[in-house]
Amino acid sequence: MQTERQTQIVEMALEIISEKGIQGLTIKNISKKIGISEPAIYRHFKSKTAILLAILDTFQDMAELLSSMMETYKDTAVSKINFMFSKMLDIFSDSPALVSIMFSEEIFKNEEQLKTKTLKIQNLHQATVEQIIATGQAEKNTRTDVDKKNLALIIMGAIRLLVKRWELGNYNFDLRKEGKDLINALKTIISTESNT
Amino acid sequence: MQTERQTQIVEMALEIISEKGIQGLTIKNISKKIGISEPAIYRHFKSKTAILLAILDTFQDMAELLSSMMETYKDTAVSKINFMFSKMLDIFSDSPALVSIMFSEEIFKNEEQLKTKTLKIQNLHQATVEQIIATGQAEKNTRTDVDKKNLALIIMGAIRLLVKRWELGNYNFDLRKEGKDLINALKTIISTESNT
DNA sequence: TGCAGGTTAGTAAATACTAACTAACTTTGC
DNA sequence: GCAAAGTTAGTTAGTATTTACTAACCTGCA
Repeated sequence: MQTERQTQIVEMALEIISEKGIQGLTIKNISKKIGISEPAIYRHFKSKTAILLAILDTFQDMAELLSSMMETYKDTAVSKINFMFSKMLDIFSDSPALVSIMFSEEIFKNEEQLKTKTLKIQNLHQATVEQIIATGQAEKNTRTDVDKKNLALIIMGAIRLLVKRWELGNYNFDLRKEGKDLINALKTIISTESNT
Repeated sequence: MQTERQTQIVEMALEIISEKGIQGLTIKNISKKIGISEPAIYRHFKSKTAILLAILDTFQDMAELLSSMMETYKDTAVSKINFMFSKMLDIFSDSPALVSIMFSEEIFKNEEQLKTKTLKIQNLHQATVEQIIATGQAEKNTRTDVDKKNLALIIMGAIRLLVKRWELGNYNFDLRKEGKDLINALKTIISTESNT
């Protein structure tokens, strides 16, 4: 479990990365933001890498929660996808800091430990979406002429790109609105009764 | 125009970024790789930012070339998309270094100049794909129940995600093969005669 | 009284960049 | 034709700043 201060450090680190990118994340910046000295940070984390690992742990927890939610949630694939990604866009809208990390692999490129963890989280997401689609295909409400792997890739890729653009453009459009639009497009595409 | 040495510096910088991420890109690393001293780099570029700008210039040229190629190329939207992205995957397969930069916004986050340029290149790509789709929709061989903006987003997002995964997984699968598979899926999705 | 969680002062290494100099060329003026 | 002058592209040595992290000390409180 994390202490209050550890949680605070992780939150500040997230904010810094979202504002200035990974190159802006320094122990000094974190400590300044909290209002304590640099060495005080080391009372709570043994290294900078440990802080980054803690960040990834948070994401892993989120991914696992989401995955188990999707297992219990009973509905068509289309409305599960709708639910899942609307939720994600809400989370991002409320804390844009998350975007920078969640969708940024190269941030963790230089540390094998971090890279592996990032990959694991992504695989979990992919598996969750594939599972939803597989169920939908079995229940005949999702198209079967494209396999689940590619459908999942297409859905996740589209959402990611939208969110990335939102971030790159300094959050200058309404992510929830554009997201709803995109999710509708995806629904049209993946459901069985497509071309009208 | 670039001198030979400038081209070499840009190429080495690309390699370094692809190997160690943006954090590994230092003047020292570039000079070491070429086999000259650090200050010698400054005979060819006035700053590190100037090197990064030169890299982006290369991409801009590529994007513009691609865009004009797509304008003259006469065929259905589906086969244009096929052509364009197959070409892209070929390029990436041959020089994986390009991926890290082409699809990495956060790399340039701290310098407004770099960020703006990245955004511009992306917009050009988006416009190119949207144009292809618009033509396809007019010619009735591309679905019209999803607007061109979202279709373009979906196509580009999917390709990007595939390429990113390839990169993150240390290029441990055949990008051309998986890419062909994905492009086929995209073709199925965007063309008018979809559900069989 | 012990210890959790702070502090100040520091270190070694890295980083972007500069100063001063040089060897090898090209250009120019007579 | 050829030497003086200038340019190009390199060198070694160094600077100021930043970085992650450490040592040693302090302080309030259970």
